[in-house]
Amino acid sequence: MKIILKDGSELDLKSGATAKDAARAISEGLLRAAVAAKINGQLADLLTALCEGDRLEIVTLKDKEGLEVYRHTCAHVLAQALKTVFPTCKLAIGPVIDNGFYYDVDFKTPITMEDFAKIEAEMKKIIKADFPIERFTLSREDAIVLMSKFHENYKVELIQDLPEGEEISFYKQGSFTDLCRGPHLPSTGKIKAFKLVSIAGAYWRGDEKKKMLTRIYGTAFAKKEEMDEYFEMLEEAKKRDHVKLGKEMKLFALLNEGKGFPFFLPSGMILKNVLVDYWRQLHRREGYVEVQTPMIMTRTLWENSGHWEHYKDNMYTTKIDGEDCAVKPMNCPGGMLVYKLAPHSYKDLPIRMGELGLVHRHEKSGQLHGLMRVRCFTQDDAHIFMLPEQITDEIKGVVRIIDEVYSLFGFKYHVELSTRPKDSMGSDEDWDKATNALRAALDELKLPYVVNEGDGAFYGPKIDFHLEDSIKRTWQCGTIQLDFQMPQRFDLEYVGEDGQKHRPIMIHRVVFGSIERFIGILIEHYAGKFPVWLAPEQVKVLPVTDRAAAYATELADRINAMGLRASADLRKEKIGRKILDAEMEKVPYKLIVGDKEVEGNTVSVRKRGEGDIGVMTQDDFIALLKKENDEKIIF
RNA sequence: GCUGCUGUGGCUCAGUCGGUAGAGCACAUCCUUGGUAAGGAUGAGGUCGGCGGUUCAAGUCCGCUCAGCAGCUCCA
Repeated sequence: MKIILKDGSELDLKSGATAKDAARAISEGLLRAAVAAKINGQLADLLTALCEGDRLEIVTLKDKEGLEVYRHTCAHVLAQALKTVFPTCKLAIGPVIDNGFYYDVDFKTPITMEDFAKIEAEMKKIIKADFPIERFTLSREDAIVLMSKFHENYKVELIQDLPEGEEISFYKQGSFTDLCRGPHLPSTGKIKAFKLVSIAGAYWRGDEKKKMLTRIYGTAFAKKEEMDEYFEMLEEAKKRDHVKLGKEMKLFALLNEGKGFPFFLPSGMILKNVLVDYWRQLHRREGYVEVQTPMIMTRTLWENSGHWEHYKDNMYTTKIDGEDCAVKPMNCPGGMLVYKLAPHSYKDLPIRMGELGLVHRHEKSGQLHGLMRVRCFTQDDAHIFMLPEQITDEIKGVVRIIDEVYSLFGFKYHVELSTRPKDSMGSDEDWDKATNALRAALDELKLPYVVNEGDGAFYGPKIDFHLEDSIKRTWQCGTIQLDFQMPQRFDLEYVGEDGQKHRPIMIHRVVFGSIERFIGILIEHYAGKFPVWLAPEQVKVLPVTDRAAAYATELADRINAMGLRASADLRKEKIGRKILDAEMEKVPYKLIVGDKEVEGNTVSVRKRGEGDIGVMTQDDFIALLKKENDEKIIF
């Protein structure tokens, strides 16, 4: 029979030959490297029999899919080892994830990381034994019988949920058999480098109401060196942790007296204010106006907006003069009230109404994380009230702003479209209309996105923009939400060309998302080494001796008077020490001034990360600094 | 909230077998005026996260609790 290879060439094989036979026929080297096959685009085991005319691609560890197969087999090796070391444990699921794999297991008595050595030793034995890994299939009934025999009730539950009539595949290695779609490596001996990484709780089927299982995380690489590199990379990433840097750089503080309510310190406030200044300039250019609505409003308002019904668990409430009130968890209801203050003409729309609103939300304690997840944060919010025909343009406008801002910082982001959640309000028709409008805008912009079913806000679907932190966890920052509900609930109107009253449509949107979270991401992105325009302190003037102290102070004053940020280090320390300290503080520019500089009205400049860049006049340096600072100024 | 781990001066960490605490950095004072990544001396600073228990004796053992970290769930 003939099969077709990746490069289009044909290969002649005996009928009944497997993908492994094909690899052998191509080359000895390929046979050694092969971990799986792709037959007609479908990932499969190497031992899969081929048919006349199949398109075949041999998958090796160099392919992403090959590494995934490798790690998946490693998860099975872990499971087999666990069944040996802890015979009473019950297996749940063991998938591949980015950078590794995990297995969820129900243990009689909890295990700890101390047990890892034992488990890893057993895994090594299994690898050394080089068990062949064999695939077989059973009917649903037989599959249930088999898994029941092993007392694997989680597996039984999984099988019961599989569609009727389908054959169910299993993989057997040595005495161990696991329910699995596959594919897998041909034998356990192919695994070269693996490590168990951590342990955590995870709910069975991701459901908070179900039993919590023990999740064992592991990783595996083709070579030991690659694994070492990976762990080194993780160590490096930890040094960028914004909680650690925020403390070291005195940007913010997290205290027990306000769990989830961050304190912003002077340097952190500079950073925050610089971001806010930039935001204001940008939004002025884009035709936004700015308002501020109250922090506390009455229960009747929150009932009207639907928050009291759908969001109460996350709201802080209080009583004022006997009346129930809530601290705002969102800015929209306040914005609605502002819109309603006056009648509007279709000629006024769209109205783009921004608000840097401080919102409070009661997040569960275990969910708090540095600045990324807090209980009070500033949203760089805006509500856009518009005509139906303006929807697409307005969405595109917001996407453009978000892209401009993220690009400015050099962020990579990915986009998700979140649809109607279980707990929500409004008609299906409105939800469909809104979801389709968002989808249409994304398609028109040719922006790639993934759909996140059921993750929308309770009042409408949304487009979410996600940014990565230093260890590649992603955080939602920007979001665009299309809302047909609030305008109805608040009875918003405009007078159309026809003189009749109409209902405007509204967008909620944020660019930074939460300024606090955005700052967290920025700290990790720059590892604390902020560009000049963001740096809390831009210049440190370092006099060599007391004789230059007055000159240093005057220079720092001159820079500050221009709205830039400098200070002089007048301590009685050696210059080397002052340089070290300023470097540790990550100040972009250090100016060394001694007798020579005082004499010539010059400065000796050190740039962060580059060292000594030479002597220049005060005026030249200030021009240089100003240019870098003004890079991002819009007006 | 759930599971696991951690909690010792402002920071980073030692502290063995239970015998009532130690270092470096930072801080203060003094000496040093030194030209591109740590000058020297002296000093002050801790009821060992909190509460309770076991014990002649608890940082150390036990229980509870609070907080932090990782993951799950939820979310900007």
